[in-house]
Amino acid sequence: MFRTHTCGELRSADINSVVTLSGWVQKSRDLGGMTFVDLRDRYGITQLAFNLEDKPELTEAASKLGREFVIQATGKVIERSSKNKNISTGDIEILVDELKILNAAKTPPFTIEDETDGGEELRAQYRYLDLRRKPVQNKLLLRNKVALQTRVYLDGEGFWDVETPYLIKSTPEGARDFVVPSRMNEGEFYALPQSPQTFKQLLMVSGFDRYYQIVKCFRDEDLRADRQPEFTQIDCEMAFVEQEDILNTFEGMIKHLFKTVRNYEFEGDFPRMTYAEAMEKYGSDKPDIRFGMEFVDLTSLTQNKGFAIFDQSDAVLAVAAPGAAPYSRKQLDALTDWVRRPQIGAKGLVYVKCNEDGTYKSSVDKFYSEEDLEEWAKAANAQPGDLLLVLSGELDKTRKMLNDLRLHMGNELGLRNPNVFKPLWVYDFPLLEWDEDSKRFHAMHHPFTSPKPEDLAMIDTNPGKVRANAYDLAVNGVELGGGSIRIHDRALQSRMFDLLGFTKEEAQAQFGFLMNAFEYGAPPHGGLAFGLDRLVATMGGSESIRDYIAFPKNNSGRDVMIDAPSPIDQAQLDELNLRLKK
RNA sequence: GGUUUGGUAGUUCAGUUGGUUAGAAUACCUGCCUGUCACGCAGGGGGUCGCGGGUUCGAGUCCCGUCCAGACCGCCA
Repeated sequence: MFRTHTCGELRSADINSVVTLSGWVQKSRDLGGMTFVDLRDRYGITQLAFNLEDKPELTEAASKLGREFVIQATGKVIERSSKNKNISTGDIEILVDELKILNAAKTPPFTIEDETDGGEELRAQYRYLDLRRKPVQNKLLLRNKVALQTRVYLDGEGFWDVETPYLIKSTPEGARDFVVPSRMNEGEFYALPQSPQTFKQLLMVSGFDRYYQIVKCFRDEDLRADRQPEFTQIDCEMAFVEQEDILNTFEGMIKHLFKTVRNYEFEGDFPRMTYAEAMEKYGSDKPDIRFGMEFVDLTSLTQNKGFAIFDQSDAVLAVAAPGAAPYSRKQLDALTDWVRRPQIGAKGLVYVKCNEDGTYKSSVDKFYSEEDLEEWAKAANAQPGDLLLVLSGELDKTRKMLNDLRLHMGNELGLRNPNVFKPLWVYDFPLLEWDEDSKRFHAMHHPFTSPKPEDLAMIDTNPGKVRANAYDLAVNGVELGGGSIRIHDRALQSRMFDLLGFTKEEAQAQFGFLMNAFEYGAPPHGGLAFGLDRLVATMGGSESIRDYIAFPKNNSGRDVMIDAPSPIDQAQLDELNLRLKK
């Protein structure tokens, strides 16, 4: 037997019992006559005590133990003469009679402590050591709890967990596919799913009524702190439902998860906002509504006063940063530099200080009187002490830039409290998005999304204006999930592929199976998918999803621990009928 | 594909205008120490300054190239 107890469970009630513990050496403290060893496992830390007078060889051996040795110790639980209030086992220690080294360990390249001295890259390379650290284990524990409670909730709502295949068919829509060569079918490839979308729709056609799956999805696109090439979705679909049913069901799920996992309760129903309103007020389809600073349109107030930049702009938009009027010249210059970085791409930044004494000071005083500035401030509902920040240019670009600036100011002013959660449903997304490069429409969500019936008439005359029965859930400015009511009619689905520039033959070749299925009694249906990694990271108060994935990939899509991807040998290539270029 | 920040001891970092033998903390090793828990004290070992080229009497420092890593833009139905 390796252990009678874990390293986290012994208390003063256990005093005098003889126990055996196994675990890793956190630290050995040799005081000369006495040696103390902190023994660690997933459950906690227990102190082992060795006395030179009683057990000279054992004490000698204990003082030689290195960090991260795996050992087994047997002894009597005794009360500590000086207790440690910082750990749950701090009232007791084990007076060791027997000590066994189960496995020695090399000195790890970084310290295995809550606050480690290791950098990101090193920890990624030795991920199995990083995963020994309590804060990292806690993040994966949080993930485990979220996944479990997801199943508890969805099972209670009558959802069935059904697995769908990973080796499927590549399609040109959407993200780039990861492809897998087929040995048995020369020159042909599978693709890994970007989502189980078509399969879950087919399950609705099959009458499963309610489906879910916690499932890996794959997209071969560049990575970010919140984007991995393989990621996990909570993928759901329901039959005989309208948008309202879906929103209510999954609002319930999010509330259940926050309540059971974090004991966090939301106030009332989640607020809802149309896409158009979100873009107008925040310049984003996933606004962070933990703070105000809504956009205000100053276009009409700023024209024909001799300031050519504003006169030539489609849109002049502003936000009022609360309490930022005392910003120094240096801070304002830094803000201007910030918006001028190529990532943002603004040409400049106009500011108006709304001073406490009721005066106004701006970077465009040459063109606008104090009365003009007061009008702007009124329009923006800016209070004395606020700083009005104004950007101008083409409407969409200006919205995007001001959104970045708003979030930046939110961070600078400490308005984005990670312990507060503000959800928002955004709905009525446009069905299509014009792509300048390919000069054609793309599906904004995916090609199976149904248009709003009242907009159907515009589908031929003004397709860009057609709204979809599509919705996203954003929490604290993070898109946690999204979905739509799907098309379940063959003719309409065929019309969509038309609009997206597919020929009849292409549509049939790629999605014929789905359209054929629609001819055999497809029920109205819809669903959504949540990004589990992002959901867990958001609940953990973090913007990066990497720590919430046991073995994540780095910025270049590499697993630096196993060193993948890697070349394959010629025999494997031959078997797959592949030849490398060059 | 692009912008940007970084790469110096096992690790995290400092390193001035280009100038002697490249430092600190921590980790590691040795010795001392009977109540530590970030133990303490004394000592010690440890460096191809990412790599290649250039400027210079002299390069960790300046220039060019390149590789790696982080953040971001493009991209992500």
